[in-house]
Amino acid sequence: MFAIVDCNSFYCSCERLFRPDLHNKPVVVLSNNDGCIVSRSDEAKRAGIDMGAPLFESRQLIKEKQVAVFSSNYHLYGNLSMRVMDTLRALADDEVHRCVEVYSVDEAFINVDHLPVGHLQPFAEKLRDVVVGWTGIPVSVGIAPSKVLSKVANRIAKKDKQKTQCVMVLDNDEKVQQALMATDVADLWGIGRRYARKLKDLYGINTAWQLKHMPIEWARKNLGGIVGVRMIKELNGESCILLKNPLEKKKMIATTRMFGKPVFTLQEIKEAVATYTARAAEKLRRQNSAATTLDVFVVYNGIEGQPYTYEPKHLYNHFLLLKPTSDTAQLIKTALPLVESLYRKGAKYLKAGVVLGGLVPDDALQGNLFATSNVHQNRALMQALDNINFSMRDDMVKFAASGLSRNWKMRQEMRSKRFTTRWDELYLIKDK
DNA sequence: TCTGGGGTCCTAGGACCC
DNA sequence: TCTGGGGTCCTAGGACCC
Repeated sequence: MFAIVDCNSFYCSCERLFRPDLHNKPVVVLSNNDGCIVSRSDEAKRAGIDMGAPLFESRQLIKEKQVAVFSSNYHLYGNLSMRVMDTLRALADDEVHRCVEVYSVDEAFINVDHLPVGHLQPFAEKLRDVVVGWTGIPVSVGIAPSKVLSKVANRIAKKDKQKTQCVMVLDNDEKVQQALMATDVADLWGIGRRYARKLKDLYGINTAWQLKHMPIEWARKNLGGIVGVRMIKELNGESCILLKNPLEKKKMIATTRMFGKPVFTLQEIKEAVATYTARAAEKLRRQNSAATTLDVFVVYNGIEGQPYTYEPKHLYNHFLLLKPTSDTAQLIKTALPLVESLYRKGAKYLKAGVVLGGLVPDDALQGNLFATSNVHQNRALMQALDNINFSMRDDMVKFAASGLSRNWKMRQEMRSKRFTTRWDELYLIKDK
């Protein structure tokens, strides 16, 4: 059996933690650059605000319903997420079993095979109560025989909080049937917009219950091969998507951003790409990896002076490194010429990004006969750099290629304070 | 005027090997 | 002039996730 613990409206809950006046009020949190709405409190959902809607389209509604709006504050969410996950590990892990898989910033799967069926409901309730007690973040818990079914359970727990008290355990066939009959295929974990359309329009399959009864071979042919096969099995209570090892490293690392406002000059794009490269290299070193490929891309939309349509175009450049590296200087030196060859004068640039791939452990770096090496020297330098930036503040020390003016920096006009990670932004209860 | 960021997995097809 | 069979590895692209 699997449990999934999912924080309720996670980003909004984080903001409310330091703004008790906003309890029971509509709250939304925006994506980077204050572009879209990515988290909504229940009150905001009821007010009719859509997930993923661009801010400018919702302005009217936000004003009418007096919705509190926040820019995203990843320092805060990251730190609170860590507290939630630590709490779950304290409750679920023991010396022998590592049962918790952190699935995303606000979700974790827990393997509960060792619990007798009768203990599942009380265990779920305990998770719910202790997490909110220790961290202030409310969560919903779903438990079922497979990951897909546990997500179904969780969704129901969340949707009808009154009735479920945020806990739903599917521990017999009857409960599973009820849950699946009440679930639209489009709401299944693993069925996205494309497959949902296909299932409904082409095959007349509308509920999870209908999908569960489709033959395996049909799913192999029509639902993404092995992916579809697993979906059917999981719906039938046969677990195929196992708990992941928490020590696994990432296979690619990307840093990409929209610019705060459109950018036209090569110089500015190069500064942005140098900055993103430095950030990506930092993430790379944090997991002790080195990269063998580096991709740079830019997105532009139209030419200056021409009529506006939103048809962004992507340009990519790929580079195979002679020797895997995690050295910021070397990665920037590689990235900048790639930017130059992508640049078209007069185009209006919206976004750029850097993707590091072919990641290998950096303690087992393969030597290259033709590349000269001063790896040790650079590694010490990078470590010093990371230490300074970690203990002081981000970007305390940076590469000159990253620029100083930073016209392209993203907008975050409504960000709350980083209450839990910065001394100078601590929550103030009383002045003097 | 304004539309996020960072990942994963799978498959098909080409290059290359003996 | 004739030119196989069975593999592996890599990449691009598609689909999905939060």
